[in-house]
Amino acid sequence: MTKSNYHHGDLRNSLIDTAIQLMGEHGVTRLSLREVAKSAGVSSAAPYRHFRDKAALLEAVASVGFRRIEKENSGACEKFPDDPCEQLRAAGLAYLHFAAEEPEIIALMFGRGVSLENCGDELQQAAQGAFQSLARIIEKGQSRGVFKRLELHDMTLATFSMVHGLSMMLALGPLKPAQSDSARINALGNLATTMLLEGLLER
Amino acid sequence: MTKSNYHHGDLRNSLIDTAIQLMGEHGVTRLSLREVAKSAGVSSAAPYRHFRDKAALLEAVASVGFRRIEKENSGACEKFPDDPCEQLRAAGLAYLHFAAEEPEIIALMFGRGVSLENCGDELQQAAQGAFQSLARIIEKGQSRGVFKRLELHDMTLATFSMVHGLSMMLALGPLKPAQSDSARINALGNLATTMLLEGLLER
DNA sequence: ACCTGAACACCGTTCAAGT
DNA sequence: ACCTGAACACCGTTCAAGT
Repeated sequence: MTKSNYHHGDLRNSLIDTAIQLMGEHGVTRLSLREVAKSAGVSSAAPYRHFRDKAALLEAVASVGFRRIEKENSGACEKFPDDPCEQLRAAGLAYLHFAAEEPEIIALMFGRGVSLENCGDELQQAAQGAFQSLARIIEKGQSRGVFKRLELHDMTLATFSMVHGLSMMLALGPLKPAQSDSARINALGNLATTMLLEGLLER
Repeated sequence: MTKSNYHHGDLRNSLIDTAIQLMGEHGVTRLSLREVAKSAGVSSAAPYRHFRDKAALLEAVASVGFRRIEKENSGACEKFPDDPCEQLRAAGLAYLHFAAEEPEIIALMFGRGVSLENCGDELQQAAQGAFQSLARIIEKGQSRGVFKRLELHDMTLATFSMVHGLSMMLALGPLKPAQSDSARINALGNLATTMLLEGLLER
């Protein structure tokens, strides 16, 4: 059933899934297109019917990651409909847990292997969607008078940078936690959120 | 002179320099060890006398990057010996300019291609040195009573994350500026520093 | 001690040919 | 329309052999 699907129209998605799984096993760096093809039960040339490039397949995987982040951000909004601070905290924590869960996808999304500027529409839109879902949280905070009214785009950028930078460290940095140590991740996320909200300065 | 050096003891450094230059031309992703060797005027097997691996060469390049950051941080300290806020701002700006100048080295240092946990001593020490030079700034801010007294390591981490996340965006993100647009970089760095110091919250 | 040349297994990509 | 098999140029790495 699953297998036969591969050969009547779903090869594209099957290749994406296989790539994600293999990346989880031995990293983006060591991922070869031939391996993905073989593992999906298809010849080395078959992927080229669905992706222009190896890069195009990687872009598709990165898009999955960005859509996931957008979904988490939206979820955080709905969970705390009236509290932008808690929305931010929830969104940040979700991002961090995602990074701990799927470090290789995060590495792919930003690290390299995908360019984010000379890329296809799918990835472009997925990335912008994720960014805008965060901007919406900040904007709401501004309109409620709890956040500063600096330039929205730049504030979003700085916020994203903080959480993303932390997730990079978690995903592949010096402080990769002992296999998804949930408590440690929460502690870090909460600290980062507090610092983001209140700043370094003593009041 | 330079060329003859390559063949009496300096091949190691020559390979590092060549790799950095080639990365600048066409990115880490497309960098091959054979190409580095050829470009340094040496056979494909020669690098293996000086580096265990292709990965080991990349680690050496990443180390160069971390040492550069440490130096910038120290410089920022000396420039404003009595003002931790300005130290932080100067360090952040230097990091951002470095990222704009050598995006591929930044991509290598964090993006992937170097693991930072299963790595050689040289890289380990270089990375820790960079981290600690930042921690020193924060610590001084705490002891002068201008920064909050949260856990030093975590505060350093969050600070580093903010600046690093921003530099990632600059280096290879959606907002790569028009070839080292210095004014834009400064504006971003200043905004990030302000947000870092004062937080998102309206006072 | 340091480097070369040839070799091995693998890779991305293309293309004629099959169904 | 979608896939295969064989081919091309390239890659990382090893190793005997050269100086």
